[in-house]
Amino acid sequence: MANDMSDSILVIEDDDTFSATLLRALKRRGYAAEAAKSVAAALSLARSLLPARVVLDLNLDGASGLVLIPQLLELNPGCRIVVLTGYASIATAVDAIKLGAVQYLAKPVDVDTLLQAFGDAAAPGDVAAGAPAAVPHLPMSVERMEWEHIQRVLREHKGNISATARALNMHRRTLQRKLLKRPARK
Amino acid sequence: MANDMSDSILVIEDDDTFSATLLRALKRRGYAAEAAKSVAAALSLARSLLPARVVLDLNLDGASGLVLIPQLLELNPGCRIVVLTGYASIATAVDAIKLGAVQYLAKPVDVDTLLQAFGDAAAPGDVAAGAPAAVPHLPMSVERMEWEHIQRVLREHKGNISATARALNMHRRTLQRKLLKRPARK
DNA sequence: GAAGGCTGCGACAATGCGTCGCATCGCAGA
DNA sequence: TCTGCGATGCGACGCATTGTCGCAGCCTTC
Repeated sequence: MANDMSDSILVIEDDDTFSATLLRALKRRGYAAEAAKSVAAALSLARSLLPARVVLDLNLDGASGLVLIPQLLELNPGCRIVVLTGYASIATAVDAIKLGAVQYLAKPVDVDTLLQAFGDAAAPGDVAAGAPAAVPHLPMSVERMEWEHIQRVLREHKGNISATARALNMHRRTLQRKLLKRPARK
Repeated sequence: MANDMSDSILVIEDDDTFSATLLRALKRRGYAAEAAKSVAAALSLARSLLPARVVLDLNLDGASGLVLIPQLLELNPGCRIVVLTGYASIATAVDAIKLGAVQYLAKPVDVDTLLQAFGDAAAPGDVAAGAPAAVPHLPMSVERMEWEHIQRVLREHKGNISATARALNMHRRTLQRKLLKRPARK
C-alpha cells in the first residue's frame, strides 16, 4: 500500500547524530521530515506542522518525552506516535501505550521497521486482528530482569534516584551507575 | 482503605504451584478468588463470575493468554485485567495494553504490587502524574528479585543448573555460586 | 539566605564475576 | 560393557563491578 507522502513526520530526538541519520533516511523515502530536540521545540514545531506521524524519543536531556504524548494528541488527535528509546523498559512501554502511543520500539531499529510500526498500528483497537506478538520461549535474563524491576520502582518514585535506591535497598552510587551504563546493548 | 471485598478476582494461570500460592494470598486478604488454568476454563468461569479483576498469565500451555483479553472485556467491559507473565517482553506488553489490559507485570511479583497494579491503573489518563503514592509499600530488593527469578527458571528446567544458566544467559559458574551463597541471610 | 535533599562524579579498596581447567558422575547408544 | 556426552562441583586468577567516602552544584522549602 502506498504511503501518503504528503504526511509530515516529526522526529523528536536529542541525539543529533541519530536524528540526522533518521531524517535523511526518511526524506530519501519521500517523507517530509522535521526534527526537534527538546520538549519546547517539539511542541512549537508540532503546532505549525500538525504532523500525522511522530517519532518520539523518551530521553530528552533528562526530561521524559512521555509528557509530550498527551499534548501532541491534543494538538492533533489523529496523529500516530511511535515511541523509540534506547532505554526501553516494560514500565515505560505500558505508560506510553496507555497515554496513546501506537507503538513502542527499542533502539536500535531500522527505518523500515519504524515505518511499519506506523502502518501496523494505524487503526486503533484492531490489535486483535493481526496476530499479537508471540510469547517468547526464553525467560528474561537476570540482567534484563533487574533492569525492568529498577525501571518499575523508579517510576513508582517519580524518577527520584535516591528514593528508589533506598526502596531497593541498594546504594545510590550503584543505581546511578546501572542507569547510566544502560545505553550498552541488550 | 478497605477494598471492595465483594469483588471477585479470577486468576488465570497454568502453573498450579504459583496459582495455589497466589489464591491463598488473595483469599487471606479477603478477596473471593477463583482460578482457571486454560482458555476454555477461564471463559467459562468468567461467564459465571463476571469478575471485576483478572490476573492473566500469558503462557497457558502454549496458548497465548493475550487472546483472552478482548473476550474477557466483552463479557464484562468494566473488568480490570492485569497481565502477569514469566516470559515478559516489550512486544507482548504493548499488545496487552492495546487490547485493554490495565497493567503488565513480569513474574516475580509480590501480592501487594499486584493488588496495587489494579488500583493504580484504575483511573486511565493519569499515568504521567504518577501515583499519589498513597501506599508506602516497599518493593522487593533486586537481590530478592533475582533469587525468585532464578528459582522459577531453575524449577522450569527441573533443577538442571547448566540449562538454567543458558536460559538466563549467565555463566554456569556464577549461577552455582549464587545458589550456594543463598540459604544465608535475607 | 540558610537548611536539607537530590544529583553527578572521582577515587580506592573489597567483593564478585567470567573464564579455564580438571575430576567425577550418570545416562543413552553402540 | 564400553564409550561418549553432558551435568556438576570446585580451585585459581585477573578483570569488572560494588560499597563507601567525599565534594560541589542545584533545586525547594521555610
